[in-house]
Amino acid sequence: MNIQEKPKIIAIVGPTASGKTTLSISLAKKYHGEIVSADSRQIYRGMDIGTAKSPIAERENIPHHLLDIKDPNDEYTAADYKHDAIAAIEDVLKNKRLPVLVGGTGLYIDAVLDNLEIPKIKADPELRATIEKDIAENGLVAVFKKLVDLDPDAAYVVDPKNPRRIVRALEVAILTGEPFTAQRKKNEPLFSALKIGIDLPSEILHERIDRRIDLMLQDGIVTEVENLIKRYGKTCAAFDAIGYREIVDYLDGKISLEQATDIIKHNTWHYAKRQMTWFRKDKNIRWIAKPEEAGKMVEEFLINN
RNA sequence: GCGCAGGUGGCGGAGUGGUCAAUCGCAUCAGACUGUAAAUCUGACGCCUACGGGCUACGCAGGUUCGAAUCCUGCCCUGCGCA
Repeated sequence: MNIQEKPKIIAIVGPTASGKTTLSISLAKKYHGEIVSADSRQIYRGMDIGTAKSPIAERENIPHHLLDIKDPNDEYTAADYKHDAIAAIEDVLKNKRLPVLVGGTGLYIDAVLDNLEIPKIKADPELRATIEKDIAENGLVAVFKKLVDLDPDAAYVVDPKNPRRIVRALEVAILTGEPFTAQRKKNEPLFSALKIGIDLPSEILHERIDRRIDLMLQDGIVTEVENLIKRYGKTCAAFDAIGYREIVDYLDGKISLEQATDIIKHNTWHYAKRQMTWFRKDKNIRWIAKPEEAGKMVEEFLINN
């Protein structure tokens, strides 16, 4: 395992509205790169305004991968993403270009860069329904105990109060006959990555978020959502996204447009904080407060190693 | 001016003699996260703490009581109604 032989890749991370897209395009342009998105909602076709997907006109002719690869009613998971992203990165490398992995979905970034081994069990709706029923009838504590019986290590790994986590861990344990915790590991990284994180002062990020949401409204997010639900209904998992659910509530007459706007801003802010919580614990991220600081880091990274 | 309602922690809003530093929601802060991840979930949240507790608190000032956010008196303030 010679680290020096690993292909180099740049990753740009940070909370929503921190300026990742703009930075990534300028870096890609300067260093002969192509962009690989790591955004769980920009995957979907038709979800453009609400996900702040960069308009083609602004992409400066830089190839963008993993945008618009699925319809909102398609199922798509972190495991799918890992597979697709690695394939996309390899394509970029084949073209002798620099992959620039950009996005705010921390799990997706880690899946690729930490080479996570994700348990290879698909969601099984029937089994999940059974477990959920069990939870409803016997309580979370009882079901968590069942999980721990099958997988003792789960006691310290799986959040005992998070039904979704318990369901998944049980699902994996039952379907494979192996403990869930034994099936999730980090493998040897595939790439040598420079991770750059954008960390703006919170007041500035807050302003940027508010401004972005106002722009979404101006740009027609309401129409976008109307068209999407006309075509796909309201229940796609993809629409479980900030901006979309609130507009659906508005269209259902539950709240005013003004209220929806405020709620979107507020939820986006909370989301940004969750993103920061995720990224903060990654000690390999090199944080910058201004986009200009990235250039030097990239140059050093490309020269050294 | 009279009548009625009410003044509780950053906000909203419970509590109407003890188990109340005060349910709960929001905000705030922090955290978790491996096939739903823009999802899902958790903790802290008056002040101090050697984490055993200690101190100050429910508009203000008194009073009743072993004990008051809760009862009484006065005052101040707010809303509504009548003048």
